[in-house]
Amino acid sequence: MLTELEGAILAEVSYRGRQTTFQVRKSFADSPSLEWKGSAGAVYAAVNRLHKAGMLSTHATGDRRATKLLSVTPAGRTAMMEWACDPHRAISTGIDPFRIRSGIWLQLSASRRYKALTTVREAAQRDLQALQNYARKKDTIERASVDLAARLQQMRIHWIDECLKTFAEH
Amino acid sequence: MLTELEGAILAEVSYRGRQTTFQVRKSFADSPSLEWKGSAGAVYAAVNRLHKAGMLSTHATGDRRATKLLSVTPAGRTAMMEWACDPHRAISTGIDPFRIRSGIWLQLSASRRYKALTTVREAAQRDLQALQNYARKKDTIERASVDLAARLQQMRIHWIDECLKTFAEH
DNA sequence: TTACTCATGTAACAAGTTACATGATTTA
DNA sequence: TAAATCATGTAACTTGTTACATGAGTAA
Repeated sequence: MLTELEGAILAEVSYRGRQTTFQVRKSFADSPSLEWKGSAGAVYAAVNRLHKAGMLSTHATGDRRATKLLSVTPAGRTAMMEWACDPHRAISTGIDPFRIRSGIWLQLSASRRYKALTTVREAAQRDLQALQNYARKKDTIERASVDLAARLQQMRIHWIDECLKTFAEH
Repeated sequence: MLTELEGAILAEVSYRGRQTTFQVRKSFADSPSLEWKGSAGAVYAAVNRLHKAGMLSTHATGDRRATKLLSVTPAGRTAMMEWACDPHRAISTGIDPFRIRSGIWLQLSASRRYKALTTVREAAQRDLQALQNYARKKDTIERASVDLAARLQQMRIHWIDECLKTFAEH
């Protein structure tokens, strides 16, 4: 069963066509996640695993830095589709730092809670702006993931506003 | 800097008061995440790290199975608050399996896309029901995280509906 | 007394991270 | 020619996973 990184690598190579591992890595580098860096150690290792499993094929370009272009094999495509369309995995909550922290914020004293929530709200608002800006540079396919990240931030902001409102009543 | 698991452990012990590692582990076991199991190997190791760092203190109960009750020290509370209120970490997108897959779904042929999206939608709907049911058993503090998980699923369902609508127009 | 739950943990493994090393190619 | 970027990777480490072992307490 593919890991999230392996699935994402297959998806990236499949979408953009022949790519070097370096290019794949660069695509992940500006991904809006603190939890997932797409670091060299992880990406090169995952590419090697996928190659060994027959899901990626490599084509040498013949240049002196041993550049290898990756492409997805039919077996890789099948595995990727299975990975992408498994509803159980697709709807998993994943790891949501905001959600994990939400209960703690509600336990704070009124003044500290207000301060914490407004600080987090501001950060979310800034990130939302950045995402909306970033989305403009992307095509429909790539925009989907940015759009969902933006909706997540909007949902969080909305949640904070409801909290602030509830507690303001007292 | 605390990991997400370490932060969550401190939060759990802090919220419920003196707990055994076993109890903490059980609380995480029914957490709605495929990515995060709160497995024995992880939780016992994390508790040991926190104890060693002076963030958790242990109290022997004196029974013959060496039961140890955990509580959060002042240093642990400080670290937990810093972890919880760091806006940078709190608003991170985290790892969202749905978001990672979204671009792939849009690349499918109309019929496969329809099938994939409706299957995922049904799963999300079922999960939403389960979450809403689960939320009823929880108090305000604990409900926050369940509520946010439910909102996430609602947002995903909404996104799917928009996709289906957009493509139905052709 | 049998089975279940409470409670501790370890061992082998998987899959990330940072930080570094190495050298080719391109651009200012 | 100097600096930046492209491109490959490895080594040491961290943190998680599954699967197992061990035994105490409790309820049928």
